[in-house]
Amino acid sequence: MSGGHPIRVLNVAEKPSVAKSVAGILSRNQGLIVRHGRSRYNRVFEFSYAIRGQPCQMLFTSVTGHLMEIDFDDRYRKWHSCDPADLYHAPLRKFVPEDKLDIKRTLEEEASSCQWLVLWLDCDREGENIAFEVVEVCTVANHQLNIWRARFSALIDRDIHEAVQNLGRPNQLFADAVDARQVFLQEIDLRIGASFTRFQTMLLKDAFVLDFNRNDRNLVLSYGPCQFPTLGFIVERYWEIQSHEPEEFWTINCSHNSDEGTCTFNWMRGHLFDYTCAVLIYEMCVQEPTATVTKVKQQEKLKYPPHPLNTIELEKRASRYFRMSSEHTMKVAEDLYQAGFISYPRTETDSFSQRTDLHAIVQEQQGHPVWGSYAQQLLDPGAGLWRNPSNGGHDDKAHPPIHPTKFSAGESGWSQDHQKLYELVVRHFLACVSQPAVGAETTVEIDIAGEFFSASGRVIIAKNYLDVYRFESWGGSMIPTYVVGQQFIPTTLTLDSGVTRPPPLLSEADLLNCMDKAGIGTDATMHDHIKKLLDRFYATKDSNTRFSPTNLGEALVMGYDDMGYELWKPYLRSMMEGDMKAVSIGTKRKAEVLATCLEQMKACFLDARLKKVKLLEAMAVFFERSNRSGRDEQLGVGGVVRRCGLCQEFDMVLKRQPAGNFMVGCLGFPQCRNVVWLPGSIAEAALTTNVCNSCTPGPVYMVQFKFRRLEIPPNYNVDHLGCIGGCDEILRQLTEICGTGSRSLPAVPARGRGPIASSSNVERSTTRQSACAHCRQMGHSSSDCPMQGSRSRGAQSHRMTSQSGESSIPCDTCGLPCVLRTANTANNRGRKFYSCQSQECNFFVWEDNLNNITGGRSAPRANTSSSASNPSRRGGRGRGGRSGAHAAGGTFVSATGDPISGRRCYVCGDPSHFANVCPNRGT
DNA sequence: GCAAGGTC
Repeated sequence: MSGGHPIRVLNVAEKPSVAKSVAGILSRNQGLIVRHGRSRYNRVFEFSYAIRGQPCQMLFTSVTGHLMEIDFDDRYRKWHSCDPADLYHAPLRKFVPEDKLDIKRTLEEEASSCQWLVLWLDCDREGENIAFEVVEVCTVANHQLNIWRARFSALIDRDIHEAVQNLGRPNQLFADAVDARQVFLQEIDLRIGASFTRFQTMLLKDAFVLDFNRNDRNLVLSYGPCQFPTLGFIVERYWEIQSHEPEEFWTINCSHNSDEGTCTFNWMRGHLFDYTCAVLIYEMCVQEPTATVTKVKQQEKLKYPPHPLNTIELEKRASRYFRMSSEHTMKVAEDLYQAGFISYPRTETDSFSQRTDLHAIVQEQQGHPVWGSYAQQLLDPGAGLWRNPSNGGHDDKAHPPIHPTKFSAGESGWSQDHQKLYELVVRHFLACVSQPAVGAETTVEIDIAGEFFSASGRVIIAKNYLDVYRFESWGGSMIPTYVVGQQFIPTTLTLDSGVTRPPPLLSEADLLNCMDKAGIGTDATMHDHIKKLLDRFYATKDSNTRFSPTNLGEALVMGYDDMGYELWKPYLRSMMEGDMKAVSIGTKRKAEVLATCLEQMKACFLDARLKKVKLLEAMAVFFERSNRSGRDEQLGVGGVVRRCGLCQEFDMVLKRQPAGNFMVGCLGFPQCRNVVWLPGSIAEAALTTNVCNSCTPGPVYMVQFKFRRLEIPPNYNVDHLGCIGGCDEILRQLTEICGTGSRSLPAVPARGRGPIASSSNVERSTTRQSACAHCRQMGHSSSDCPMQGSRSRGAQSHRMTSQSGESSIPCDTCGLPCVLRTANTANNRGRKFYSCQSQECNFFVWEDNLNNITGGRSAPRANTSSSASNPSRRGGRGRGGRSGAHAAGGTFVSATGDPISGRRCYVCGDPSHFANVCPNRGT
């Protein structure tokens, strides 16, 4: 203490705007002197202030986020300076970057003339970490500094004055743990990110034609522990959609018109996938259609307001309600925060502390022209609208949930988005302290021939929070009155069909959810990772804020997935975070954990690099090889196999492509494109002097193959002396089973990529102009060859996708895709069949027979539909054959009392069909 | 030219 002299206090905030705001609040803008420091952005504010009665000369300046960075030593900085694998042990340095040196100097100079240092850094993990950096710089300049921490969460008078009058000490333990964690993650992120980014960029960028409409000298195929798992979520959902096979289901619907209106009853079984079963039940109902009311239940239902608002919820809701991107939302929220209208927008917390004066926040909103009256009601104890907010279960112990901190009925400088976001924050807050909406629900159950149906209606009794939270709604629909025991004849009773649908693409809100659950990124950075995927051409966002991977994004994830690594999954980072926790609570030593982790990561990197073929193969599915590394890189492995039978001019030679797969190609390429693709499972292939004695014209030299054990079925030998001339059954089978490396996908659909995915992938491939190894025709690979049986790949490969996107099959005789038609004959009306487009072929097959043969999804029906007398066939049922079912839009004709045979149509008595598809119904 | 984390 220096007698009567004021204490000189150096105050440091995380950013200039906070320094300005806090200085303004503390000085009440009286006697505030502003001067420039060495940094042009970070000014120094000076004013007098009394802390607990102690006169102080306050100096208030700021940093701009982190003062320090880490990077590799200079000699490792250039991309070609070292093997990327060296980056796992290359020395790092922590330093103040060039553009922050002037801030550092300001801090040093001011610190040397002060007695106190007050840290006004944000109260979060990174804030503590930055505080550490500030302390480090300042104490070097002045060892005597008395160091304090100010804790605040909103830039409003109340918070700030409270903070400065209740200064604490920086929590050394917490700061250490935070520091250890941050340094650890920083280091891991840098080493992994840089090594993989350099590796995959240098491997792929020039090897393929990546036409993204930009100068690809700057193209970087980055890899990062946050961006890749985020991409993984998008790709996974995309694959899920692609592999979805629509499945037809059946349901019985019932409605009843009465004086009070129409009531729709839903079948309590939901829906059935078995048509026969559904029809039997339907017929039962139709025979005894009288409905008896078995249950009438009336119940009060509550719909609760949301939890208090945190960052992720803010981003999700802004995306959902206003279609604002998360990145833009955070920018707008930051503006509102800096202007003092809302509290700190980067918070995990979704519950208010006991000390928060919630009423005061509501009071401020009373004057608003739109929601002011709602705020008044909330404060009126007689209205009974108030309810203490729920606890969402998250607390970052640094900031309260996002809430309004200053009243505004709109500012002149605000954009529409500022307006919307402020409104969302206010309405959300008001909703949080409101009673739930109350509804009265009525459920009625009826019994028709032993089958149960139910209908429900809801009447909203009190909207409560829904009055102010206009973004949410709660549908209400009235239903007529029924009493137990009441009987009636349904107005309609129909058997309807539907198909299962794939899930939708991920929306921005879904994506944030996935990231949140997996712990990817922080509140402040999640939107950055999403944007990075767009910037790197890994994903696109449609107008509906839904994300799809680009070919590039899908190829990269596919490549790593094929390696067997889950580098694109979030586990890696979660594991590291877990280890860090162990460090922070002292059960593991930091250096140990770091060393182990680095070893593991390096091993993973080296192994991934060994399997780089997988990346190249995946890329080749989507992109053309570039000239820059085309033929030159094809590694000749030796010798002439035979004379080319196509051009009859050049020799066919055994080659190994850069991607690792083998082929026998004509030296006349590109004029002659004759090629024999070989199985992707070949590890080695060497030409021998043995000549095949069955293939002509000879000589055709035989090749000694060595297959990779794990990639071929167990009943095949690893070593095989084979012939590429067409006589070799084993080679043909293995080509079919394993595919041919880069050109086709594995025969067995991996992960979520089902048959639909593979067909569309193959169509996108630009390297398909080679001939089929089986029939020598162009335009397909041997595994899709129409001249082959549908043996190993089953029903899926038997189908093609025609240009119009319709499912098709190849003609048995000529191989052309068949046309799917619908029969219109008396016996088979509505039944689908395939026939050849060519007049010469008489190829014809019933679609439902095809399913039986190939064992498609309609298997349960296969047993029953083989007999022509079975009526279930007549409904025109089958994949794509739903026309008969859709005719079920007509109404149920009420019972006449006539006896009905179980095997006849109830409407017209015809035994060839059931009532739901009867041509006479409804007329 | 690389990560993720702050922020301008």
